[in-house]
Amino acid sequence: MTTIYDIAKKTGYSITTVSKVLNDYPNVSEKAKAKVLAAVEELGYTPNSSARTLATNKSWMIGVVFAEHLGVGMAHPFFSEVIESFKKHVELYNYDLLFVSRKMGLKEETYRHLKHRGVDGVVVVQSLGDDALDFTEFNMPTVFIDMPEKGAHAVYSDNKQGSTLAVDYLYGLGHRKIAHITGAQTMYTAVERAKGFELAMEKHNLSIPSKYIVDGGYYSYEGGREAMFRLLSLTDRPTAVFVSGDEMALGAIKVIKEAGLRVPEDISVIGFDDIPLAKHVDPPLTTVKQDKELIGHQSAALLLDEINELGKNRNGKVIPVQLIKRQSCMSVDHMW
Amino acid sequence: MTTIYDIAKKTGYSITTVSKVLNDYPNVSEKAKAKVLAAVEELGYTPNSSARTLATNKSWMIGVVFAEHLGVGMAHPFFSEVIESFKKHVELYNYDLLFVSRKMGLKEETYRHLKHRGVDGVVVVQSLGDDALDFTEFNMPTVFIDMPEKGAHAVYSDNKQGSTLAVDYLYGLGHRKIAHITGAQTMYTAVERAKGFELAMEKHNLSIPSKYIVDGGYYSYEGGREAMFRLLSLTDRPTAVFVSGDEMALGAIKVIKEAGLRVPEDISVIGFDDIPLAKHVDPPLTTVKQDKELIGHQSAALLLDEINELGKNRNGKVIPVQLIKRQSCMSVDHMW
DNA sequence: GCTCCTATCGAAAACGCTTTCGTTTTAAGT
DNA sequence: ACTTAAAACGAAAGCGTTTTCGATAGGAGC
Repeated sequence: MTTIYDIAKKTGYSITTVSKVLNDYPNVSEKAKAKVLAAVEELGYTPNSSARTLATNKSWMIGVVFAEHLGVGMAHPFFSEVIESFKKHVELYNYDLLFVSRKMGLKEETYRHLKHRGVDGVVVVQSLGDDALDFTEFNMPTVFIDMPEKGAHAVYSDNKQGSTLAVDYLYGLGHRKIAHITGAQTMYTAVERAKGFELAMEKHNLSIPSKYIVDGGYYSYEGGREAMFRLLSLTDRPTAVFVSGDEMALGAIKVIKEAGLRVPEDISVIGFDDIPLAKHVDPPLTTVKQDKELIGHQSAALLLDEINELGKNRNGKVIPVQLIKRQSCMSVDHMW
Repeated sequence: MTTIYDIAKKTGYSITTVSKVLNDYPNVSEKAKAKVLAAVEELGYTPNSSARTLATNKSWMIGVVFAEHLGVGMAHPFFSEVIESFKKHVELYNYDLLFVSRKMGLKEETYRHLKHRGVDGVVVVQSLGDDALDFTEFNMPTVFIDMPEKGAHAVYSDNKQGSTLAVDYLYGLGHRKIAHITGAQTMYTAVERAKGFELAMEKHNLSIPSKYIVDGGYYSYEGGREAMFRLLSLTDRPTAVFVSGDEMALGAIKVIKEAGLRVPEDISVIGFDDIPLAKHVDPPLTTVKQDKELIGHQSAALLLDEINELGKNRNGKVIPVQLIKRQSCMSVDHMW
């Protein structure tokens, strides 16, 4: 490996001077600059980031703590898009992303590991509330995605508002018997969406039979299937169902079709997330779109500010959602 | 930050001894071990990985070079699954993954950056052949995914065989007029699949009208749409089309439906990849499945071996593919 | 020619750890 | 009690940088 010493020897300057030209210090002559740069090029020198980090206490790495419950890891349809957006943004400022292995349930381990690596900041993407790292003793710039955390930066969608959008839309279409397939109530997003659903229903003076609210688990396709199955077995079936996640919605639609019914002619379905496949399925899924791009961007901006100690007050930043009307919902007037 | 010196001071031992217990050296007394470990716990000491890397010349990081052409980055439906599998495997050996920002087209930059970071190995996941890093002067353990590279480890699917499987199946169903929507011929996988298609057709003594082979670009949904559009405009339409990628296949199916035709009743479609949504679309997509799990696992194993200098002969490792029969294909006898 | 700046440079310490190799301590053997 | 081997320990060098602060050189001003 070629080091700063090799450059020094070759140019006749000291390592101090070499280091200075490499770091754009002002007081170094043009002549020295030229000679050093030439030598760097000729020897194919590359600075050693470990040494630099050791000396400066700055690693230019951002740790990514990734924990989801579908078990698909970074292939997660929603999180992966958010992280990609996050990555694109921090890259502009020369940060690399370090995916640390998170042994689920061992928060202490993860915490130490991040310290060990000396990352400049951390972004944690995870759904479960109770499983969260204990942030308070985690003295490091951090931003949470998809979940608020007291005293910490966090970026997440306006989940309640999303539910309102969905219910209002369904109501406008003439639906009165609206069911809700929720996510597991251990997840912040799932609770919020459920709350929003109830609030919106209340607003329209619609009652919610207890059987109309069914837990679909961790946003999985299978969970959606099972939940919808139960809904279909009801004597007084809903005419529309608002599902807390797109994957679950797809599972639900599948079950409806298998039962010989049609979407939206027999039952309207509306999802949440707007994952990439949503527009490709049949029928194209009407859903509440989360702005993954913005979420990633905002969380990156917040984290960068915090790293550079421009951190303002730390709290949650909620991102607006949007109703994407496709073809899985239908006015009751046209149903058969 | 608490260092090894703090532990030394607290326990009365030298930093050498502390370091030794931390690294499980044999010749250190039980007593010393106990005292040091206790102090570590009490002071909440975490070793500094930069210092360690500097001293040992081993970073325990694996660089990930990720370049795809859908523009979705790590949200790529196929690559993300492969990388996830790769990650799961290397994690077992305590490696973390470093995603370096790859400025497309600046291979030299990427190369330097990886050196700079001192990663122990590199996994490059990218489709384009001509854009590949110049591996020869890249003196570092490396494994390529989805594309062979002379003199380097590489793991990829048996693309030709996949095409054979598809064509044989279609042939068995009675189809004779089979078209192929290819991927851009700058990509290794696309070329192989196209070759395989021609070979298989030849085997069955089937001629391929030149209009039956149409380029769908970089495996995108839109590309599939356009390609299928051209196919539909033909006077002598194919009864089946083998599409080089699932996303493209979905686009193709969409166009077929829009034209008032049905899949598979009017046209059979078969894809390649078996992305997660393949089973959820309507009709469920018959496709050639790539074993993402195995690809990730194998490439991890190869890279780890290379890092530990157990590297055998470096060359491509081809992973078998499998035909997943779902419902987008139909026997000609039942077509209308 | 002398003083005093300013511009340029370099010696050396520091960052936190590993590892070699010599020294000391302990235990075993007689 | 003495020798010897083995076990336990530590001094110091080294890994490749950055950064402080003092030294030197050259020129301007008189």
